[in-house]
Amino acid sequence: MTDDRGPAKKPPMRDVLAEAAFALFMERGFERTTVDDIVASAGVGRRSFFRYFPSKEDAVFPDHERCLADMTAFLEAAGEGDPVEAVCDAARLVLRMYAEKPEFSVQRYGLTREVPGLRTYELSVVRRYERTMAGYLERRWAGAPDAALRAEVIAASVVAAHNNGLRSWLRSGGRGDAGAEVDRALELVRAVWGSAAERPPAPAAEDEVIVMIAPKGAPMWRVVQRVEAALDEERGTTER
Amino acid sequence: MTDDRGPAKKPPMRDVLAEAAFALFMERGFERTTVDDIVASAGVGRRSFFRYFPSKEDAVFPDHERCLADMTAFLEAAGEGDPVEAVCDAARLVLRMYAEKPEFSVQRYGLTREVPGLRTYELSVVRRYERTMAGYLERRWAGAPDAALRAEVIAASVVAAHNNGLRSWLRSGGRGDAGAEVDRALELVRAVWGSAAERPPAPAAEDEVIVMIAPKGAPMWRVVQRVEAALDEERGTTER
DNA sequence: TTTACGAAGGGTACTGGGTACCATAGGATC
DNA sequence: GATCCTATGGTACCCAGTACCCTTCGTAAA
Repeated sequence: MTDDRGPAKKPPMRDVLAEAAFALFMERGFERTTVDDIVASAGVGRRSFFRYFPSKEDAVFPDHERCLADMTAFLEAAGEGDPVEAVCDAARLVLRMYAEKPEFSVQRYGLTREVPGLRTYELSVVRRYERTMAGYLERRWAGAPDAALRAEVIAASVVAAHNNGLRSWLRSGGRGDAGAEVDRALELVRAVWGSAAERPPAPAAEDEVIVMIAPKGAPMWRVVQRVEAALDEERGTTER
Repeated sequence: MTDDRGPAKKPPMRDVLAEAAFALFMERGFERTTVDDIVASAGVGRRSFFRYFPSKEDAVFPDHERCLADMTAFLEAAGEGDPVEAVCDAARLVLRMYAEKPEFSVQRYGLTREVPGLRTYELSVVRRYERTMAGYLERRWAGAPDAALRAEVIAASVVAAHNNGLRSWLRSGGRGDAGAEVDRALELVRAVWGSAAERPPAPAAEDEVIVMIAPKGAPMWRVVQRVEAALDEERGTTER
C-alpha cells in the first residue's frame, strides 16, 4: 500500500496518548485501565504520559485547558456591553468545544456518569470556568455594593444553566441542536439577571419610569420576564 | 492524681482519629502527613483509619456526611411553604455546622485554601448538597415547565450565596455573626427567585394586578426588589 | 461453665497513581 | 565538530487505598 499523503507528519504525542487512553477507557473502563496499559498501547514510555497529562483524569478531558485559556482571553477582550451577556457568551465557548466532537462528548458523558473520580475531576474543571466568569463580573462591577456576591451567584447560575442544557443535549445522544438547548437554558438566567442598566440609557432618562402590570400571584421569574419585555418595548418606542 | 469523672468512657475511635489527623495536618500540612503518621499518633492500626474514613480527605470534613443526612431529612419533612425558602433554610443547616465550631472551621478553611486536593474534595461535597436541594425543588415543581432547569439554577444560586457568606465569615476569623452574613447573601437569591406564587394567594385573586413604577435604567435586581416589596405591601393592604 | 458467634480492631501484602532523578537521542546553533 | 536544548525513556521510590485474613473480646445460648 502506498501512502498518498506525502511525508506522514506524525501527530503530536499528546493526541496519540489521549486517543489511546480514551479507546482503552471505553473498552475496559477507566479504573480497570492503568497508565501502563495506555503507554503500552501508544508505544511510548510511562514517563511521557505524565509529561502531557498531570493525572490520568486529565487524559479524559484533553481540551479543557485550552478552552479555559480561550475563555480567559475572551473575557479579557470583552467590551463594554452587558457583563451578564458576556459570561453567557463565555459559557457558549465551552459548549462549542463539546459540540465540535459530538460522539466523543457523548461517549465521555457515559464514562463520567459511571466513574466517581471523573465526576469529581469534572467538577474541579467546571469550578475553574465558574471562577473565571465570577472574576470577570466582579471586575466589571468593581466598587458596586455586593459585587462579589452578585458575581458569584450569577456565575453559578450561568454554569448551572449551561450544564443543564449541555446534559440535555448529551442525553439525547448529541443529535439535537446543542446551541438551542443551552440558549433556552441561559434565557432563564438572562431574564432574571440581565442588567438593563448596562444598556446605554436614553439621554437624561434618570427620572423616566415604566409601568408594568402583572397578575398578582405570578411566579417572580415570570414577573421579571415581563419587566424586561416592558423595558425592551419602551426602549424601542423611545428610539423609534 | 485522681480521676474524678468516674469510669472514663473512651471517646469513639472515629473522633480520636479525626482529632489526631487534624492536629497533624495543622502542624505539618496535609500532604506531608501520611495515614501512617495519623494512626501512629492515635495509637491504632492503619486498617482502622480506612474503616472510619474512606479517604484521607474525609478526615478533614468529619461532619459533612451527617449534615447531608440532616439536610435530606429536613427537606423530606418540609411542608407546603415556598420551596425556595425551604432550600435556603436547608443551606442554613450547613452553616450551623460550621458555626458550631468556629475556630476549627477557620483553621480548616486555611487548610483547604492551601491544598488543591482538599478544595476538590470540598467541591464534591458541596455538589452533593446542591444535588439534594435541586432534587427537592424539582420534586416540588414536578410537572411544571422547566422544573429541572429552574431547580438546578436556583440550587446553584443558593449554594453560591451561602458559600459567599460563609467564606466572608471564615475570612473574618469566625468572629462576626455567620448567620447574618449568610442571611444577607441569601436575601439576594430570595429576592430574585422567591416565588410569590407559593404564598397563599388572596381568594379569587386570579385577575388582580399590581402596578409597579421603577426608574428606567435601574439594575434588574433592584427592580425585582421593588416588585417584591410591592407584592408584600399589596398583600398587607388587602389583608388589613 | 463452656461454646458459639458477631462486632471491633489489627496485620500484611499488593496494586497503581504520581514524583524525583538521571540517562539518552536528535536536531539546531555557533 | 562541540555545544546546547528539547523531547523522550528508564528506574526507583512514596504512599493512598484495597483485599484478605487474623485476633480479641463481650455476649448470648447451651
